[in-house]
Amino acid sequence: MAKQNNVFKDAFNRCVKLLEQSASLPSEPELGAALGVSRTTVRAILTRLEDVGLLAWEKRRKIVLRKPLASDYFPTEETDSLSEIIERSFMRRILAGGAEPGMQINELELAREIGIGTTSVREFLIRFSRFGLIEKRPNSHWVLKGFTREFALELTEVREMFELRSAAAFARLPAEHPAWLELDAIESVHHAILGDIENRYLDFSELDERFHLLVHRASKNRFIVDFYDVIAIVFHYHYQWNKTNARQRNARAMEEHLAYIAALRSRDPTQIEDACRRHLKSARETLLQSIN
Amino acid sequence: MAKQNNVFKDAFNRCVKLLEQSASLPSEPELGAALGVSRTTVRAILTRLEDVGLLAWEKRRKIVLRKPLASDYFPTEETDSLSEIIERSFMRRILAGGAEPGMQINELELAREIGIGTTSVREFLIRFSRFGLIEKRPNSHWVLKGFTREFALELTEVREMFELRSAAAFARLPAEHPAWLELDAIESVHHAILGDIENRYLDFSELDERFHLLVHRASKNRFIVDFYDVIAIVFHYHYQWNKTNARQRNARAMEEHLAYIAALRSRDPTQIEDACRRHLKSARETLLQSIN
DNA sequence: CATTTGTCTTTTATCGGCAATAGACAGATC
DNA sequence: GATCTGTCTATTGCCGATAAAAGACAAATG
Repeated sequence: MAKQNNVFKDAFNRCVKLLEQSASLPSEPELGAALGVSRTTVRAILTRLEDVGLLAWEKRRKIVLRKPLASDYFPTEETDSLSEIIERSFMRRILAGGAEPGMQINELELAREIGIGTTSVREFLIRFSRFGLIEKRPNSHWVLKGFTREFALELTEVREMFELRSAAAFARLPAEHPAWLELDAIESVHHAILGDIENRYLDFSELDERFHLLVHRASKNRFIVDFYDVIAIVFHYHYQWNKTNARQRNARAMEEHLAYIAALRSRDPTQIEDACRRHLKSARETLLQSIN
Repeated sequence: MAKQNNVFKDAFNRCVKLLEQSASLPSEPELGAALGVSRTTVRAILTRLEDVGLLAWEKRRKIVLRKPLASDYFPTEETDSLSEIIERSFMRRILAGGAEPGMQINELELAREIGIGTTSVREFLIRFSRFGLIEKRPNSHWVLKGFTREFALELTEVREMFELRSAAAFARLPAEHPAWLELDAIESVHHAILGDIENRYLDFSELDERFHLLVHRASKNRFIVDFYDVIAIVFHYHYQWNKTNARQRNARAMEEHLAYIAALRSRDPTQIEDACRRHLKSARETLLQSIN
């Protein structure tokens, strides 16, 4: 086995979905652009669609033969990229499992446990090391620094510096900047989720990321925007892991977001700083509570 | 060929130097601790020392037989780690060579050019990507974002936020904290270099890094300290590359450092902020000048 | 009895190789 | 003449294998 073919499988699934509401398919380059893959992969997809009897394909003629069934799709486990699989597996180990700070991390062991080669694990650990949770001892093992109180405090300290500055920059965006439209869209999703909070409070995690990333982008600084990856991954797994009082916490955070959004619209620096600080303070508290 | 044996070669050279002023060598664990390598490597070194007739080794008895010659050392090119070799080669390409922003980076080509395997190049690029100069297109090439004016501005923006905060934290360190002693040491190196500026102005680069890293460490925030890597690498290659007016620039920067150090000692927040801002401003200007 | 040494096992760093995927080019088609 | 398809090549992502380096453990030594 060399490369996974998850790009193919994932694009295939998306193509089948596309095909559910259409009688034919567009040209190969167009399809490639729609699915975000190369023509090579498009042709592999078309070949398979033909093999399973979903499509009659001859040159430019691509006619859908029948409605797709659930069994036509690849199972979702097979569409994830290796790095996603490793990330999940690794985060489960260090967040859920009894992972003491100072613990050694063994590339070979991790690789065997997940059932993959060591190269992928190494590459993952190198990429992951920028989140500040692990550290390399050259020619030797990695050390887990752990999801500790110090980590959370250091993370939020930088987050607050960056977000205050980004929020201030946001207020200075010209009125015709697309970010304002996106802000409107985000605001209305807030109202929608709050209106059906019982059923939808878990949608907050994704919305939270979308909102804060929009704010950070206003800084127009790659280091600030990139740092948001660290925050996003920590909060992402934090939300998945710690569900106590989730509904109440998320509702409160959304109210804070709405105040923050209103402040951004006012373009008044003091109001923005207040709303931003208030929200970040409660986000920090929530995170800290989940640690001790 | 699997692993380089540069750890062995580098430790061997350091051991030969140790042996220049000593009639015998200590125990294996002690020697390992002194050289920062494992006993396995120590024993390989001892074996070779014996082979080339520098040492009589029998169990605990390790007697130096003769003074080492220049030819006993491994050539310095062989003691560098692969990642250092790749880094130098890569930085030369993107700083010196006509490397346009937007240019594609090809792993295979880079590997062939340096004469190494693709895995090492990939790992280097992944590690290097946190410096914000390159970006990965998954399943495809890397894109060079380039050492541009925007890059320098974004970098210095974050640097200024971090350093101002770190400098403020420095002033709050207790009087018995070892950082104050290190600050004294750094100050006296400044005086020493300024006293012989004609010959020693190139020593500034290393001193600059030592000083600013000390300040950043006072933040006690891993993200701030880690970010200093980005600054350090940029300024390191910048100093190597751009030597116009180096003596004058370095002398000026050292004067600014001395004022900055005095301000830190005063522990007065306003004075510190002033001195820090003044120095960072001129550092930014120097960096920008080298770009356009 | 605390170190040191001899011996052995485990892990890391790196390589070459291969399938998946991207991408280039010329001829075919509308 | 712009776009599409057929075909071919180049590059990435991943694996297994191997030498270098770390490290574990027991016997030996002072």
